[in-house]
Amino acid sequence: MEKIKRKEMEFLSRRASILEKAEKIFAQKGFHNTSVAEIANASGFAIGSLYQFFEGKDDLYETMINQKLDQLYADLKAAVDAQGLLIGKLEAFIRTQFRFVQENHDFWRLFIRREDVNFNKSGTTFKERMLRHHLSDIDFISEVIRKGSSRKNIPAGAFRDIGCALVGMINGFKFRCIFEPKDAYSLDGKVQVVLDIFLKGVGHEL
Amino acid sequence: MEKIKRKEMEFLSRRASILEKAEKIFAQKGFHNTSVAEIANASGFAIGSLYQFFEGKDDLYETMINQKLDQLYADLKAAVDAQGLLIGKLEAFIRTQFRFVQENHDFWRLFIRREDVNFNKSGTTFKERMLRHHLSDIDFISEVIRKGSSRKNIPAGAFRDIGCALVGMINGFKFRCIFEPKDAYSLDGKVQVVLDIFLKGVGHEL
Amino acid sequence: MEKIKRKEMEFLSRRASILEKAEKIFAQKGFHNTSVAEIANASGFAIGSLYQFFEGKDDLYETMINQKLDQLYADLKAAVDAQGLLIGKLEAFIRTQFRFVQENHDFWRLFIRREDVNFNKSGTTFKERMLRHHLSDIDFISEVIRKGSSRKNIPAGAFRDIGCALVGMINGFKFRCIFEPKDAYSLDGKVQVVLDIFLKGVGHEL
Amino acid sequence: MEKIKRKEMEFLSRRASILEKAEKIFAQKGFHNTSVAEIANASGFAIGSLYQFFEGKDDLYETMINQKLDQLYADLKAAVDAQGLLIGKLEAFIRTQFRFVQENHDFWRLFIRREDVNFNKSGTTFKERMLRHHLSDIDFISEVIRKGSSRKNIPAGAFRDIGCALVGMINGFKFRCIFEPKDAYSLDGKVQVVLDIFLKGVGHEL
DNA sequence: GATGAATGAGGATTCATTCAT
DNA sequence: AATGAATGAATCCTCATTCAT
Repeated sequence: MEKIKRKEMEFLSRRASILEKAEKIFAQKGFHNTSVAEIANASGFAIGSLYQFFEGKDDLYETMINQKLDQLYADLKAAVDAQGLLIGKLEAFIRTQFRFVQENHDFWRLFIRREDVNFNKSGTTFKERMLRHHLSDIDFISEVIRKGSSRKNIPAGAFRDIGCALVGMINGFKFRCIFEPKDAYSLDGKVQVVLDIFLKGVGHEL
Repeated sequence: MEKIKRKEMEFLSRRASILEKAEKIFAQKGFHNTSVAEIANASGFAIGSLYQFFEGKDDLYETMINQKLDQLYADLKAAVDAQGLLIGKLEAFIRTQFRFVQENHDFWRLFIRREDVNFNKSGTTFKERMLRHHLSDIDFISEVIRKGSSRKNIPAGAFRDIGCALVGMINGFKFRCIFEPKDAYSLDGKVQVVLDIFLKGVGHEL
Repeated sequence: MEKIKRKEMEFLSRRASILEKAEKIFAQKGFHNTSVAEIANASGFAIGSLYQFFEGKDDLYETMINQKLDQLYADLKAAVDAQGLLIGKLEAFIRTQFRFVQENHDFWRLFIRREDVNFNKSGTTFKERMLRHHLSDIDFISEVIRKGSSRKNIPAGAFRDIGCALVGMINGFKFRCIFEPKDAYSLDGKVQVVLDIFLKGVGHEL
Repeated sequence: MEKIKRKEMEFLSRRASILEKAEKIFAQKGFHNTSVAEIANASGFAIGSLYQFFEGKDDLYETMINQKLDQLYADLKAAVDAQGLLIGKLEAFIRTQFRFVQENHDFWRLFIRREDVNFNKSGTTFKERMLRHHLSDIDFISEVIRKGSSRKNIPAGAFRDIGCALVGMINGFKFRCIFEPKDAYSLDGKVQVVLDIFLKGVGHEL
């Protein structure tokens, strides 16, 4: 049983190492311009060996994307839950998003590319998955705001608009970041900027 | 000479009709998943005929993207210039962006996909072109705000952050729009929402 | 009737002009690397117009080759017939071949390329036509030599070998000529060289 | 290590077998009229498999031509060097050329076709390579004759003419051979014929 | 008669996936 | 388990020929 576990550990470790290499290459060249041979070569495995870890190119791609997104969602939820006040939750939401992009520069560049791959397992397209991700973001933060808000007479749609605006602003800065070389554009100082504009607007400054 | 003009008119009309069809198909399936044969078929031409209008698949793609972007830029500039006050300019900027996305639903879906295609003519990649587009947006509106602002002691970087936030928010709503079926999600009423949040923030509502 | 003749004259003149241009382009780029559009363009006609003069690309090619070869055969026969003595006939044969190559540098370069084109009319391949040409040369001069020879006890096969050797030698110098730029390598002085070697050999010089 | 060698042996064997089939088909139909699919089919491989042995159609063609020519050059040099006297060298030169053509009937038919293919590696065209081959032949035998000649007052150009005549004569018989079906026309008996004419001429027989 | 836009069969090449070793 | 050679469907592009104007 020890052996089995070691085998399994090794398997997962190799799998993770392939995903890591694949992320880099996909990020640089896009899904369609990347060949399986290239990933195999970069990760030190034979072409055929990749097919023991993944069902195919699509699966490899999907797995990597999902893994990363799940990590992001978990991080977001944990960071927001750790804060008691709404203002703290908002700040944590923004900061976590920014930190993730900076720490996963290549991945994020790839992710927003949204190349169409049909996911066999789920039967849904990548596009739908993307939508779900985006709406999840908005839904999540909208709900956080709604719960934290003291004013209860605001219509539900307004909260969604507010969430949409916040997520949009955050993505604006994330987008700017990924088009610069890694580490060339820091988002650390932008957390407060976003929060200020979001809460107080810029009207008083103009 | 009359005849030449008619020929030319017809040529351009056919070219435009191909671009229109291509836009739809590219938008639905992405650049790489779309075959030249498919576009030819959809536009009612033979495969070889496309090559009289465009140098190849890349050229067809590039031409369509550039044409649309040029139109957007021209629209934006005209709409903003037509307004005298800063508040009017901001409103025009937002409204024009929203209207463009709604009128070019398929295209915008395609555009944000940013598939890597090397642009032969300019020698730049699509990625670079995208970056330029995005920064153009931010630069443009940042400058509009700076010029229209009565307070001159604000540092230049702050205006860029403000522009980035506004463009981000706008894109947030645009993004939400393109993931819905065409005409299912109207942005008309969101112009004022964005403007309000941008100017006054949401703090007072929470 | 005058008019009809003028029409016909004009037709033949245009046809000849196309053949002339085609010869140059074919010679430079080969049959397969030359497009019909290119020939049309170079000869100042529309693509479709070529098809009033020739049945197609193959026919154009075949016609040009045959025309030239017929001219060469006629020249050869006339020059040889004009001489009374065998030695004069041989000298005329060599000189005419050399002169033809020098005056039809491009054509000869093309001819020896012998690209395979199926001739519709005759149903034979170009290869067979080439062979016939080559053997014609050999047959022709072999017969000339046989008739002019004073020794009648030589077997027929020997005359063919002698003809083959002579034509080979001639082609050796022609070949050398066409690989040089036009007019860079003169064959005028080589007539006597070939004749000398053919008649007396080089043994006494070594 | 044993295994690696066996793999390599097998690879080279398959490569050679493809070259062999390609030689035949190219010889029958020419470069342009031969499709890669045809070669793949004839050699029992899938289309894509050919691309593991050769970079493409051009490379396949170039490789085959160069391999054969290198073999011919090596054979010629070895055969000539093995003889001490000039007369022996000449006879060896002629005999080796004739034997090569007879043993490589298809190839030679193809070679003299000289279809224009750009050689990627060397950057030169096939035409230039052909020229070099032809001149190599002439240069080689000219030099052999010059060195073996007892008369030193003959100008250098004369030796080139002599070489040109000899190579031409040889090619005359080679040419005649390749237009006949394989083995239908033997060159074995022609070695002495060529040598006799070359050394003593035919004047005394006429 | 002259035109040249339209056609579409045909060809070279790529690459995800399989499977014999 | 690991390998990587073999596969062949799929794709972009060319160009000789036709035919409506």
